Order: sequence, then structure tokens, then C-alpha cells
Amino acid sequence: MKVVEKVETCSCETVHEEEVAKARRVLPYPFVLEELAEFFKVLTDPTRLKLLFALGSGELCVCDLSAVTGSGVSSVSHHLAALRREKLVKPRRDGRIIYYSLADIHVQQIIGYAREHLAE
Amino acid sequence: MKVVEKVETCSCETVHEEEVAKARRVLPYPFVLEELAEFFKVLTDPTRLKLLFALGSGELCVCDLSAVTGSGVSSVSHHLAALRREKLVKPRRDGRIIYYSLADIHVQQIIGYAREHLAE
DNA sequence: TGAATATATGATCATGTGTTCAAGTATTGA
DNA sequence: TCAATACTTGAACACATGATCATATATTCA
Repeated sequence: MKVVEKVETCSCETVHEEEVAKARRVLPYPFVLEELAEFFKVLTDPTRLKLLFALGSGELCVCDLSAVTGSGVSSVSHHLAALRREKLVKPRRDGRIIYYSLADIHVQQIIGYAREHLAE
Repeated sequence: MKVVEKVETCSCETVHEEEVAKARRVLPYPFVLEELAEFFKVLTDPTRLKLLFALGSGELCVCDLSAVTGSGVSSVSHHLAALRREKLVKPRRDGRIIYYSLADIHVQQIIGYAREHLAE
């Protein structure tokens, strides 16, 4: 493998120039990386994951979700706000009760793949 | 929709008992939720995502990855340690150079789905 | 064996995140 | 219109996380 001399951004002395150039070409724009990172952040909390799994079984109100997760209503509401921001769940008001449901198919697929990965 | 009276874990007065019971049944074990959350945490940093995309184009050494990402070697090494812990990348030593590559197919699919979600 | 290179790791510090409490809004029904 | 219910939101605190620096380890080659 060809090894060439120092390149600006790296503090080491050896860099594989061609491979680095090739890798650079496949990098998404920084804003895409930021969006992806933000998106995954919403999946890093066990309570939020519980909410997503629970809603996978059908529409539920905030009160139900509090009962299912065992978390306080306020906490659940904060988490739902985060899920709403990433467009993963959507609310439907009926009187004073607000029913939440999944807004997207991708989430379940994403979580499914993650579970497959962990199952190995 | 049937609404019944208060249930232990919830501070509100109305809960849809059957739906809650149904939702509870689909919840994974707590340790699975924890593992999933830990797994997604590794995807919440733009630099780590860069590393994964870069490695998608082929094997690269730490020095290369530092050049590609524009991050310091130490920072890259810490991030690679995190990716190793989640079994997303694997190292291969050749002399004093350590080459990293993707350890799993699922990651690319997961990131792909996430990008689809964000593209809407 | 010892110097040089490539990478890893531990400690520190600034910043981010989740929970809780208190207060706010919206809707219903008496 | 006023009280009660369902939910949201903001502030405050404890805890986690990422970048950086200094140091440690591993490998090569003179």
C-alpha cells in the first residue's frame, strides 16, 4: 500500500493520499451529518424508545404513555416534544385528550436493523 | 373509545386500559432498550458519522481518518474506540499502522434509512 | 537497546441532556 | 364563567459527553 508524506490536517507523518481523497468524495455535506446526528439523538433514550415501541402497537394518549413507560406525565410530554421535532410522532386532539401515533415507517425499520445488529 | 379510571403509575385520571396493556406487551426488556439507546448514541456525533462514511469507501488508518475528518488524531482515536465498543468497526494491525474497516452491514442500512427519513 | 512513529488512554473542562417542580394553556361541563 | 382535567413549557439541578492535552503502549529500524 502506497504511503506518502504529511498532509495538512493530520498530525501524523504518513497518509494514504489516494484512499483519503476517495473517502473525502463519499462524505455527505456537513449539514447532512448534523441532521443525521440530531436525528439519532432522539433514539438515545430508553424512555423515548419505549414511547416509539408503545406507539407501534397503536394510538395512545399522553396519560396512557405515562402509564406504559412508568414515567411522569411531564417527562413524557418533554420526550414527545423531542419526537415531534424529529417528525417521528404526530398528535391528534380529541377534546382535552391528545392522542399520539407514529408519523413514519422508517423508524421501525431503523430500530429493527439496530436490534438485528445487537442480536449478533 | 373506552376510558377507565386511574392506574398506579400514571398521575392522570384517565387511561385506556386495554390499549395500555397491549402496548406493554410489545415493549422489549429494559436491557434491550438500554442496549439500543447505547447503540444509537454512537451515531449522534458528526465526526463519528464521518468516520463511518469514510470507512464505507474502504479500509483506512487512523492517520488517514484524521486527515479525512479534519479532527486531531487523539480525538479520532477516542471516537474509534467508541465505534469499536459497539462493534461497528474493526482494527487490523500492520506494523505500527492500524487499519480500520466497517465490521457490520447494518450500519450503512440504518444510516441509509435515516437519510431517507430526513429527505422528506 | 533506544529513538522515532502510530495509536491509545486518562484527566480535565466546557457544554449538553433528562428529570422534576411550578406555572401556563386549552378544553369541557356544571 | 369558573373549576377541573389533559397536556405543555420553562427553569434548575445532577449527570453524561466531546475536545484537548499529557502520558502510555506498541512496533520498527538503526
